[in-house]
Amino acid sequence: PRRPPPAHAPPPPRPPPPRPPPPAPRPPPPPPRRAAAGGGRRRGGGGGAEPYVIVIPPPNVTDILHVGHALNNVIQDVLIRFERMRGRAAEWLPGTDHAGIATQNVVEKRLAKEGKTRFDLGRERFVEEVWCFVKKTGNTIIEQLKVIGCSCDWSRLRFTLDEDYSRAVREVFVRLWDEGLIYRGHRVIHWCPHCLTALSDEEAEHHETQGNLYHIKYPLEDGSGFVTVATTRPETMFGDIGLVFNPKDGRYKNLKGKRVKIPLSGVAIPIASDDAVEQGFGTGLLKVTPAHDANDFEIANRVWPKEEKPLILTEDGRMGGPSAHRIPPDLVGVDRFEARKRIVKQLEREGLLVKTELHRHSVRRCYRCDTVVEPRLSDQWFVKMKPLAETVMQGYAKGEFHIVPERWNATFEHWMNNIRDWNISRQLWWGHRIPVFTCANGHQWADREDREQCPKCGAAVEQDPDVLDTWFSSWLWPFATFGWPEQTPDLARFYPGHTLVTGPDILFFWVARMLMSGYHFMGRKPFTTVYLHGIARDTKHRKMSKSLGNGIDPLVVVEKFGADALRWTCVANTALGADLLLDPNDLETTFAPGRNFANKLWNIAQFVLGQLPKRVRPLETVDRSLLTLADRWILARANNAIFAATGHLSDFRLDEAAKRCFEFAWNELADWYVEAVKPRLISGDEVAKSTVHSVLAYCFDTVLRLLHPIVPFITEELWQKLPGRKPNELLVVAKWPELLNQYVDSDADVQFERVKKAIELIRSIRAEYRVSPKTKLRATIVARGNDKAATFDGERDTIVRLAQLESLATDGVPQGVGAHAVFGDGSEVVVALQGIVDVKHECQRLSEEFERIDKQLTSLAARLTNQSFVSRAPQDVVAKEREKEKAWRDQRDVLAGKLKSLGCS
RNA sequence: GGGCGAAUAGCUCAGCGGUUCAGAGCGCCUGCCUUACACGCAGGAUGUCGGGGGUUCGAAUCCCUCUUCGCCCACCA
Repeated sequence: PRRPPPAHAPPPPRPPPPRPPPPAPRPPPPPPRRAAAGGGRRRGGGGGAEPYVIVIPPPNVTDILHVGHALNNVIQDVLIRFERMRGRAAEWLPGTDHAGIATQNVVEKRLAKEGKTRFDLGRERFVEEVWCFVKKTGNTIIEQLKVIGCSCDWSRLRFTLDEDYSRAVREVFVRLWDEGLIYRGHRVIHWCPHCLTALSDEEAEHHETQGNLYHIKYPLEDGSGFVTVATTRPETMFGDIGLVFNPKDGRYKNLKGKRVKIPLSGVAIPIASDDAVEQGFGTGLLKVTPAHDANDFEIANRVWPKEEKPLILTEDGRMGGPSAHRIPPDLVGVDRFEARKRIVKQLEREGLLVKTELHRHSVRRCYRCDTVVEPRLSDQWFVKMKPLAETVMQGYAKGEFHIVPERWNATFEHWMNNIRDWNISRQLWWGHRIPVFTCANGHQWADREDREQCPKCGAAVEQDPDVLDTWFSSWLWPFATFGWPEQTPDLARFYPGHTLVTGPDILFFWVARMLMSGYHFMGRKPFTTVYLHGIARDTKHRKMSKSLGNGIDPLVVVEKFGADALRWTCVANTALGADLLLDPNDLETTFAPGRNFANKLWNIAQFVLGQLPKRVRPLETVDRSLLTLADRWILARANNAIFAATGHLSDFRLDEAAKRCFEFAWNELADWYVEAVKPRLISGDEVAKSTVHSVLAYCFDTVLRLLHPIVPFITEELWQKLPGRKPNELLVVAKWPELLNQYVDSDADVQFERVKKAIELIRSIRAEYRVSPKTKLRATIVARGNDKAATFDGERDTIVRLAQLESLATDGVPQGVGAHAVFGDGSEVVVALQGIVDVKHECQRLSEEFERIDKQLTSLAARLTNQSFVSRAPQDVVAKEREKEKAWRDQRDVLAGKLKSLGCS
């Protein structure tokens, strides 16, 4: 009958499943405060461990956890836990970003539900409202990070609008101002008509769009005909100040100096030439709208530098604005896209529309609200980026920091080497107010303090109404969080940091800029390694997002599968820098592997804990002569796992580390060692038992340590139950396993593999002949070479048990009819199957096997007789192939002998 | 227009010069409630490693090219 589930199982639904491991929605393993602070409070010198610092990419305060966060933070947590266990003072600094536009939008949306706008409240009350909102909900994501086990240093939680952080932001602004790196620019910037603010180049994302290219007739003023202009944006024509063609374009030479009338409005504008015009595009004639196109702005400055640049769109994207008088009255106030339709219709009616071509081009959209961005002439504050970027690139050239995976280098370099000035002013209310003051007499300066009077003339003062780009505060994250500009002990100890873990989507927004601010203000790099992981996508490779509705809620996953399962999938399913593809419609397939693995660990623990006495003799005190082959084998595998996991984690190959540990725990420890050792455990041999206890305890302890960074909940819980734990002893701060060379044992590896092979061959035969598992069989192993016989001899009990045998002979000649299988080394297993085995069938089986090996042997032999292989391939490869050939030959010969003795044709 | 990445078992993906390297998980087929585990155990099946050329003693792995997807950058009006 089915065994009852362990005592603390939840009431089992039908059909009764085994008890799953605790999904661990409990508080995370204790914070590493002691580890971090142990050294953190002391300054430099001999005291304290060497720090290992990661600063979190601060999520937006309004964010709720999604898979992208989970992926990002799990990776950081794995690294921080690994280094903490290795003895470093691991400092993982958490925090949140005030996220100017995003947060303001959220609060405005809430206001909108009450039918209010921020203007109804006024600036002060609106900002209060946002603070109120942030204080109420701002820690949601932080609490969620705890649920998935993030072991941040919560005592140092920061927010980009904290008072001292704000001081740092202001200090940076003033310094840049004083250095002449901040200036007021009058130019065409990206304007979001929905968010009502300017955006940086990075915030206006390109989107390939199917649009139209409208060919429009502009009548010549002298009545002598028309010229045709192609445009994608007819609604901007009222802002045109002229037409230009390429000076090399013969078609339009005679137009120079003539004037045309803008259709529908009749405003007359000149025609001129400029090199920027591409002859092959459209009609070769370009309408110049300097206030609503960055390119046109440049052209206008060259061709008609004194001409006014009319704005004909309002801030919220309707026809109008300061030069509304140039627009036909019936269009004023109409939304820009609606206006486009009406204008086209009108042109058509008047016979001024020559044709409409389909045209693919890219349109920029606001990265926060997806609204099509409007190029708009305005005055904004800019940072001169070139000097900052150059310093970074000098450090980069010297290898002071690097990016993994390397393939991002090119992207990074290209951006840095073609850096453009950064528009940092935002027409928002939520954020760091720009500390620029202007007095009635026109004095203007940046100030660390708020002023009401001009220090020069005493006149009344006004502060710039705008706020700073949110990234203008987050680019200071690696040092402002540690107290800069004060020279705090924290800053001395934790700057520069080590690993920066983030997605490539904010390489420019954040990573590159942190490098710039780090080099500029701290005089050195902010971190050594930039680890760019992939992006969470669905199975159609679409980025997971709320709007697409293809997201996965990590908390649902935690609820259903456990936090460890979520973490497992994030780690084990992502090769270095590869995207994480998840199927939102099939959580079971996506997350079950992690849950199953956790469950396996749980069950291994049930067995191990059930066996171990209260006191287990430490492995290092066990006389090595007591170790059996199986013991030596599993100890070798354990140390191989230590070696591999350590190496892979150091190389950021978290997936490889996870896989090796999985293999060790499941395929080696559970499938083979635990099974192999059961006979000894139920025997009365106390010495044998105690030896097994020591080995088991060591191996299980080791695998829990190795897996702890990845699956901290289950490992912590199980580890604390192991015998010999002191009260309050925690795995989270336990030591990372050390490689023990005395247990590295390749001979044990080879020999135990042979034992495994014997068992597998017998099991195969059993399945092949459909012998019930309950039927005990008799088998004989005919070993080639005495030492090999000894191998099988020594593990007789293991083989008998695992192959369900009645008896195993390791010498002599098998009697009677049997089924045969041959080892790679030419040894042979014979399973007595009197009355069951069918000679014909056996012949077929063996000859198939013979064919297979013979084929391989032929190709191997061909290679070995190939002179150029033997002479050009490395000697060790050749030697290995020779050895292999010999073994296969033996195997083939034995098979041939078998076939003959059975009388097969 | 420039750059990058991906294409391997039905699905999601590892492997990225040495041939028991054709793998894992899930799925599938056959047996099993074997005294830790049916979220399990044992035994299986499955792939001209996107197409075509080349380099090499040897290529899923390097080079070229084509096709299909995806991403990033760009002043295509």
